[in-house]
Amino acid sequence: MRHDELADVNCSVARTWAVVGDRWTMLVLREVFRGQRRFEPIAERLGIGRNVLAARLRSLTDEGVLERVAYDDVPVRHEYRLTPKGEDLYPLLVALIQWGDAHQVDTPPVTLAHRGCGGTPEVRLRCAECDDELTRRDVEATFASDAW
Amino acid sequence: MRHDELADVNCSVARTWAVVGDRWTMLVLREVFRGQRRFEPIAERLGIGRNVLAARLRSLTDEGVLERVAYDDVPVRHEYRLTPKGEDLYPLLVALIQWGDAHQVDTPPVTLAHRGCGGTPEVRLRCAECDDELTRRDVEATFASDAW
DNA sequence: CAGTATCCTCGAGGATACTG
DNA sequence: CAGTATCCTCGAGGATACTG
Repeated sequence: MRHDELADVNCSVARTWAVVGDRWTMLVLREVFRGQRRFEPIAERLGIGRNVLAARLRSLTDEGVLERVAYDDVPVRHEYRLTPKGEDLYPLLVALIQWGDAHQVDTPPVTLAHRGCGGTPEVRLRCAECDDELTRRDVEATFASDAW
Repeated sequence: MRHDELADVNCSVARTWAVVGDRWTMLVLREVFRGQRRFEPIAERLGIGRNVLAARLRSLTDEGVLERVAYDDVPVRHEYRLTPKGEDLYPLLVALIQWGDAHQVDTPPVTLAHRGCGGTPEVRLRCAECDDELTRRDVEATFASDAW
């Protein structure tokens, strides 16, 4: 299966992976969430090829994750902003940070804090009904007949 | 930057990505979380090359995400089980499902339910201190001086 | 500054045959 | 059944020069 065929499969993991599951996309998004919205600073910070970055920004824009907005007139320049669909990827990004903090680094390179209260933002799996915190053993999965 | 160089960078996102950020790893883990622990059924369901699957299982085992356990004697056979470090990836997997459900599919191919209560498991970003639900605008990030 | 256009490399992944 | 061994392809990504 080629990478782009993931988008055709009836699985939400695969379909999401078709959008973010390559070497650079999540790191580009990390920069955007961090407040970098422009081509040059992102390219420089990541050390990514310019053609590759251009391709990623285009595909994220096509997918509706980013929005390309003009910020200057002469010459016309654009910056990239998260759409609501893009903002919805924030828990995913924090989940990546959280797992890395717990298992892949000694001391966390980034510290997150809830503005005001100062507490630590955490991604947790909870039941929308009873609000219990859940592990995978508390969860039962039912697959649709046409699920991949 | 080659894929494996992600592991050397001082960023929890990149370090996590070094483990799960390729075409197949999260889909292999999806199968394991689903209860498939053996080579043959995973290979068949995913349609992944046997050499590729073997390589992924080995790297996940090396990283301590999976554990290779003998389940038969003659001939000796092994199955792959999630370690606690691997179980910690469950919120990440659910985050992928959740985003895909919301934005990439019409009807969710998999339905999750909290055993007993029947409610929907959800990944949410909350403050560990005050328990408020947070968006990225509520979060302030502070970078260590040596952060990538 | 924000890309596009080219060219190139290399390694991830596919396919298949084989083995204990 | 659970891999290993080989060979091969192709496309993602790197590098660099160029442009409005």
